[in-house]
Amino acid sequence: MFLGTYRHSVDAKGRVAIPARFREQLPTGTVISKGAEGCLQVYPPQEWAQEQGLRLGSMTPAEERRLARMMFGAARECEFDGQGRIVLSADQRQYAAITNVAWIVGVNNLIEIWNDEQWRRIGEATPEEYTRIQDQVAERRRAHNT
Amino acid sequence: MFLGTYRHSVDAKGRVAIPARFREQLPTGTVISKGAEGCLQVYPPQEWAQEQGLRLGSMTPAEERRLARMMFGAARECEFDGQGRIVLSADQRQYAAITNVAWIVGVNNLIEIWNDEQWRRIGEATPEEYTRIQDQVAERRRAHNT
DNA sequence: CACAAAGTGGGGAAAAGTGGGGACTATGAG
DNA sequence: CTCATAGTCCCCACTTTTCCCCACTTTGTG
Repeated sequence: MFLGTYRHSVDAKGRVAIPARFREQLPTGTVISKGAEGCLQVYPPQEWAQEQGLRLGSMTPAEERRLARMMFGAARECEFDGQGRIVLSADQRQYAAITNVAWIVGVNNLIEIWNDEQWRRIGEATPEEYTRIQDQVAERRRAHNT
Repeated sequence: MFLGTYRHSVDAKGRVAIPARFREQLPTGTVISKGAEGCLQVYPPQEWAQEQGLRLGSMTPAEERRLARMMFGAARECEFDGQGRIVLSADQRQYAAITNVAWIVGVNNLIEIWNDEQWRRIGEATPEEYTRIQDQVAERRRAHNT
């Protein structure tokens, strides 16, 4: 389980430290790829395995072909240096518009990496916003169950 | 079961003592996150387990992605020091507008943490208000069941 | 009143994060 | 083939944060 938000700096070489709390839950075979809303997503092995339902074949619809290409094409295995950092490739930094600072967010089963501005828009919420969205999702689920 | 209201101080390092009565009911795996109306909520493990239905994947709708990011991003596992205190992160203190004082309230299955002013507004009620709200809830339930 | 339990505050060691130097490799040009 | 350039990776040193421990104060209880 990944919890919490951390603000880390990205140096000139594209390196970011992954918070120690997260790192100790990430065995080899961990993968980083593109995610929705312009973030990067880090998948522990068992989560990545679930995404592999997405396959190319003669039966695959066009949209899934497109998703599969983007998702797997952008993916890389995470390699940590002695200080617990990974290197974000130039592509990945461009996709997520990350320059000097990255927000690293634990979202239950995945880890997401955001740039400064986007995270402020998506992740930070006033109490009013938070309450509204919580009620919205609850309402939606209630409607769905009945 | 968590009952009662306690006023504790928050020191410069963001530490708050959790009342001993509560602490002895909180095993490891307890989580603290944002709650509605600008409070923080402490979830014992079995309560938190219910929130984990919310996961990220290529099938997750946009609203749930947003909620998951805010909720898990703001969450931390509770770690008690030798004195029975937990550390509220800077984010959490900002969200709940907590500075030097926190109100810690047992609300049946969860514990809530409020700032001074908000708790006065939410928690203290005149007999008239209390009566009115009780009637409102009763009415809503009656309408919902029929 | 005395003792025990709970809460408060601060100092210091250990861990985590940050930045840069330098060696090795690969690639491409002269 | 040789050299220059860029990119990667490993290592070391510094800074910042976290958390563990100790001591004091307050509260509650017999």
